Amino acid sequence: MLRHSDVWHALDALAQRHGLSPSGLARKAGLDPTTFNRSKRVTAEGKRRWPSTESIAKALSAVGASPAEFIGLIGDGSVDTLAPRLPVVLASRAAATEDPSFDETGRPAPMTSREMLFPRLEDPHAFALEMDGDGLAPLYPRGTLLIVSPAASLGEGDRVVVRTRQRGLWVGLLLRQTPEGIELRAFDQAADRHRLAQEDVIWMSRIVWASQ
DNA sequence: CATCCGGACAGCTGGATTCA
DNA sequence: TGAATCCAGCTGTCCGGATG
Repeated sequence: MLRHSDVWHALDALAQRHGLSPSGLARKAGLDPTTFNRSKRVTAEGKRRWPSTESIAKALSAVGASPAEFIGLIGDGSVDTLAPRLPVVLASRAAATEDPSFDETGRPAPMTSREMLFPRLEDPHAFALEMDGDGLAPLYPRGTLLIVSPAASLGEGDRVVVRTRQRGLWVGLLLRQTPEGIELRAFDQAADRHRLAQEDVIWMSRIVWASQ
């Protein structure tokens, strides 16, 4: 359930992330500087006031943030202190075989420029993969964020991201895992199986969450 | 000077009501 | 039933004052 405090915390976190105060964020968005003031969030009668979707859209536009990023900032009220910051890697970049975004263990390189908050995730090496094309549409259209956890256990039927030596990055359903290799099925092609040899697989991690 | 607070107000929206 | 009108509630803006 989306709570009043969650939305306001997310706006605070968005401002903080971009080095702004709530009033600074409102001004940058072309709104009145007091639009996001704490004193305006509850009326004198104790009634909750919600920011309009238009105001949120303007704020996101002002700092160049995506709606998915804003959703990622919505947590349990402790988002700005407890939620880990996950590096965000573009899918096209990650798919390049010479891509420097990951090390050999599947951990994102520290040079990744973008980050997002994601509450209640214990894996310190988790990262976000952002779809920047429609290659996985309609399941994962452009802009979808996949949260990938290298520490999560793997099993048949899991949605996984696989990095290979020969063909870059694969995203699909894990059908089978043997000492010789793995079998994957693409999301958009029910009958299409792909076998990947074990020596071709650099790392494989489970998708634990996807923005929709 | 930047930011925040609180009161007042304008404009908009949606629900309720009326009427043809 | 649908259009027109009224009205209450809500959000954003304006403004003056306080604070660090």
